[in-house]
Amino acid sequence: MIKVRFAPSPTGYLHIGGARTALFNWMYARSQGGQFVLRIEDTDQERSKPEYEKEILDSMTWLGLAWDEFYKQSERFSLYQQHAEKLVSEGKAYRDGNAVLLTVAKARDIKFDDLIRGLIVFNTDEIKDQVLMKSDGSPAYSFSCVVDDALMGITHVIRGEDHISNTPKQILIYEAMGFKVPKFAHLPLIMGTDGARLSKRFGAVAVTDYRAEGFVPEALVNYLMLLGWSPGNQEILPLKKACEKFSIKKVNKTAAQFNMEKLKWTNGEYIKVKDTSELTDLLVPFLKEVGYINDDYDRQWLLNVVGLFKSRMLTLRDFLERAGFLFVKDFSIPEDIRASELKTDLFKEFNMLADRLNALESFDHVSTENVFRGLVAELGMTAADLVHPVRVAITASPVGPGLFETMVALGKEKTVFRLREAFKK
RNA sequence: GACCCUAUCGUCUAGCCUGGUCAGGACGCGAGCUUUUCAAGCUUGCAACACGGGUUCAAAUCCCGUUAGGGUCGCCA
Repeated sequence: MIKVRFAPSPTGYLHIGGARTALFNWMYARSQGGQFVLRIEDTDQERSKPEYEKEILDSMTWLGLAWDEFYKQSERFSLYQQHAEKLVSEGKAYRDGNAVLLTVAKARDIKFDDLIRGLIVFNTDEIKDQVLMKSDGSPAYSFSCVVDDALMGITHVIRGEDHISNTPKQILIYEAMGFKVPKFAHLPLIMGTDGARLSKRFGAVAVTDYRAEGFVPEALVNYLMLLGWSPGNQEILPLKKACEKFSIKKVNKTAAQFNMEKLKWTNGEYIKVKDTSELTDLLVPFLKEVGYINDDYDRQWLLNVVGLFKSRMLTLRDFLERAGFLFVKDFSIPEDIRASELKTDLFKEFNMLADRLNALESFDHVSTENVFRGLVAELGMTAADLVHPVRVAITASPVGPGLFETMVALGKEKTVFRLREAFKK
């Protein structure tokens, strides 16, 4: 039985790199019918924070990466102590003050066959005696990690490339304790756009940041899985399908640059095919946050509006900007847009249109279009001549959904009012 | 500095293992179609095997080196 784990340290939020590591572990487990363990490595009492742990758990859940078993290293200290004692009594480790160090024999080659990179060899001449237990009684990273991986029956350790040089040190610990050495797979790192390491300076690195930006979890997951792995010529692949195709051996060796443009495109693809009602549910929190709606909003109306903008947003947050004109109380057209888009004075035309629209009993797509086209014909204009300025007048933007759908969504009252206000003298 | 990992369009990648394809797809960018604008959709264009040696009839693919990038050298994880 395959068993893997993701072992984050709650000294910070779950970031993109960690999420990708968790994702590959999860996909490997699912693809092999194995188990996925989530282990919180909170041995650093100083830096570990409960709020970070909660945030990590929330992010994992949001991403859809459920775990089969859950552990916290802070609850297992006695286990590490026992194993350290054992090594000391067997003469494989020694005390240095309160600390316990592992004796490392020199001039030995430590080899392991990485599932992604193939054979990797280190010489123990490069490795000094390893701290197992620190002076304060807490276990050092490599030690608690090995003890846990062994005791939890982890068969495959899938982690970032930055752990390659930790591997020989840990193999030495497995050997000293007589534990079976698991298989290792080291994932390539995710780099920032500049090719440098992903850091706070890069912008959004926390999974929660992406959530707040309006990315949907399916899209983030889809994008992340394609960083270092490819199912062939396929860009949109739901997690479930991906698991069927996933193979750890097909994972790339090269670090990938994070590309926001493609993430956004991926997000847009998921938004586009989402059920409108479901998409609306996702949008509601964002709309409430900025005060566009409250609890007793008009569901039917919103459903229609969301439908209009579905193919016009890359992130959920985009909707706020694009459709904002439908919600705002105090509507106004920015000066720069007015200057460039409303150059011609259409006071008379706008008011004629406003009057006729206002007289409409049923304010729907067909009736508004009929009124509009009728007026345009009478005035000897082309539809395009009036469509554009009207759109700007009622939406404050030169782009958007079809004009008549937009007017209907806005409603008669606001449409008429904004038309009359546009060139008010 | 030492040790380790890596190298295909600007970016993500397929192809590499089992040498022989116009080096394929996607994002982005350009053009066109559609259209009341934008988005979507459809068609289409530009764009890459880091460099140098081998091996071979033939190298993106196998080998060596160079260069470049990355990682690790904590009683952090």
